[in-house]
Amino acid sequence: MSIDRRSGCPINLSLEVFGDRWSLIILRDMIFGGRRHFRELLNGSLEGIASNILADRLKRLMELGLLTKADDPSHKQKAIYSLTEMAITLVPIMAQLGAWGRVWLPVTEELSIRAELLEKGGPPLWEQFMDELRHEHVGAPSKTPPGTPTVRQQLRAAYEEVVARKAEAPSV
Amino acid sequence: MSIDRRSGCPINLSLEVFGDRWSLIILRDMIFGGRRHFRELLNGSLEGIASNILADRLKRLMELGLLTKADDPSHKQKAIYSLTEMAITLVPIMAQLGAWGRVWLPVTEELSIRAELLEKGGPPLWEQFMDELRHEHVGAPSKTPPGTPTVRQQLRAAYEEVVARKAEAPSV
DNA sequence: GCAACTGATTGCAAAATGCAATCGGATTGG
DNA sequence: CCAATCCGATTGCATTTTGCAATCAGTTGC
Repeated sequence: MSIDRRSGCPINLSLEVFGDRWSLIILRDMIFGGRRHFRELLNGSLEGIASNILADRLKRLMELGLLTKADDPSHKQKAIYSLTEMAITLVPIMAQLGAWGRVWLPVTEELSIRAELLEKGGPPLWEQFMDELRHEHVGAPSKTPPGTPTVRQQLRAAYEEVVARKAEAPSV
Repeated sequence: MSIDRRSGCPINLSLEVFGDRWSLIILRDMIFGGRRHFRELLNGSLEGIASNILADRLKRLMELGLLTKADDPSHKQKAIYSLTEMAITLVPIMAQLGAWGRVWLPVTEELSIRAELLEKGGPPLWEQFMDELRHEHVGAPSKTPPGTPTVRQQLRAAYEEVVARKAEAPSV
């Protein structure tokens, strides 16, 4: 279940962590979609992960140190998953991955608007986003000045705007 | 063999391209190791890819537009694989992946020195490297001033330096 | 009480992977 | 000229991983 360690190359070791079809998808939904519960991840993702795979990956990501699990006080059965610093620092990789995919792959507009915003914002926006995630997941005090719109709000607004524009002027 | 298209999300589509254990390893060896032939990729990589998997992935990467294949004029049997622009623009992703792995995973010093150099050099160095790759693989004219040491030379020198230092002061 | 929901687990078929052996053609050394 | 070697794969087969549906036992809301 843990790591193979085929070689000590950083790229190889990174691939052994999330060189599969689901681990990064789960982290994407937690980072950008704000999902924290098993069912949210199960039903919320567009790609339709199976529950056994999800359970397996969550376990694996915890073992690798990317996630932690805690009891949700509001519900004795609910578990709440949190991103660790190790996972939060994946934001730049996610941003680059999104930027590359947007250029070379048949992405849909609604789904790529977030990647575009993240690309345009560059490293400063990534830092602000990572700061927010640390606040939400690790409980760290936020360094962004109060009143600043959160990155998640910006991402959401950009998405809504595209959806609204498409609804009023359907192209297909 | 081609793409699943589970969703139009850029991160998902990117994962469908190289969300497996070997595709990025092959591209890494071509980009950073300068390997162009089947046997070089087969025997040269530390991770020990099987020949059938290598053949499968080379075919797949060609179908996806990341590689092209041409006859080697010097040897009627040899094929030479080239990176396309699509593959060359993976350099920033590779750099970020290496940087992340260097922080969070048990990398070895010899193998992570290249990631370190690439991280320190930042986007300008990435651009220079991509320019070199375009020159080597696509035949584009190089924009870097003559006399400048190539990134590949710098990467090689940094690696040699670590190996030499380790040889004269063995820690284990 | 009971239906709906919680985070999972089980069983099973299908696909991917890892590994070793092998292929036919091309080249090289003597 | 001929054997050995090298070339990019291909084949067969056992093991592992994946995808999918059904199911589980405990919790909650009504």
